Amino acid sequence: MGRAPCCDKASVKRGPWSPEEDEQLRSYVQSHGIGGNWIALPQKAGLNRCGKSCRLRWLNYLRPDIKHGGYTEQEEHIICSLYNSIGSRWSVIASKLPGRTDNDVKNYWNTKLKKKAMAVQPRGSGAGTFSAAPATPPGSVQSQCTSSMQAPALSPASSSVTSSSGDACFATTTMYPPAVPQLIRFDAPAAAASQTELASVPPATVTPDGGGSWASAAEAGAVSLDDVFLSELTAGEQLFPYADLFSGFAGLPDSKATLELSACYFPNMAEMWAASDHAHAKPQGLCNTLT
DNA sequence: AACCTTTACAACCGCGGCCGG
DNA sequence: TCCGGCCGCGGTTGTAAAGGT
Repeated sequence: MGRAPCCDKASVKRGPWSPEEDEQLRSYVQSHGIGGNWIALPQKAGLNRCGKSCRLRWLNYLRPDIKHGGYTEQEEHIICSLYNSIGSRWSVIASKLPGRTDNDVKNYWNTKLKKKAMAVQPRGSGAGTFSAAPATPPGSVQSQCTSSMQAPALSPASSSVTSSSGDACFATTTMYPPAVPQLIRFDAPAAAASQTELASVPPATVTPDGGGSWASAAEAGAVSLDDVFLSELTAGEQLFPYADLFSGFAGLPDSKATLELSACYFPNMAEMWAASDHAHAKPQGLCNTLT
């Protein structure tokens, strides 16, 4: 207890950063590191800025591995699909896009993708199509979305996944429609020739019964793009180290490991399991959290 | 050329979780 | 166990640039 307050807002500079300040912060962080304390950093670096402001500036703008602008269609695809699955958890979405920050992704969604989605399918006109609602507890904003498919009841464990955004109902599945016939894969990466061939050429897969077969959307119930694994969204291109992710499941047979991972990343999938005929085959120990 | 509107993006604000005293 | 600071997150605001009238 008794720590000094973060900063005196009246005495620190606010607003846009000058190139000199940028350079000052950059050179300090590169030579000394953050030191685990953003509050103390501005004083050490000789900056008349709030620690929070320094942190934001570094994370969103000055970091050397940051990409600005130039979003690819693939990245848009990922953003839309993840937004459908988990809502406005920008940090989680950004973590799947190397070089992108949560702020950047959030801005891109708000300024570009949201409008794009609205143009494709204005709010409330979703009859006959899949609603692209994120995982949201019953009775929340999702109830405002019209959908031909009733969302399955959420498992208690996943009910913590919420979205505070009222703009959650967008037609990103219309923007990036899954191929027909719609198929679901439950495994990790495999070569997909292109987005347009998404799911049209089933690779060897793992299914709930371990049979390595594919389930059609009609068989499995409501399926939206967010139930497709990330490799589908990226047309097979490696965006992040799957191997590293899977290493945590080393003790599990491959089939279980892939199921566990899928459930971790896409809670909707776990919900789908619960609601589907395959509920009996729901893998044990599903992780419904995303962090 | 002047003014208004829209767009894009940087930055701020406030909240909640975590952790140390 | 409680309190308060730190940190990260998501929502919102501010503002410069671009485009339209």
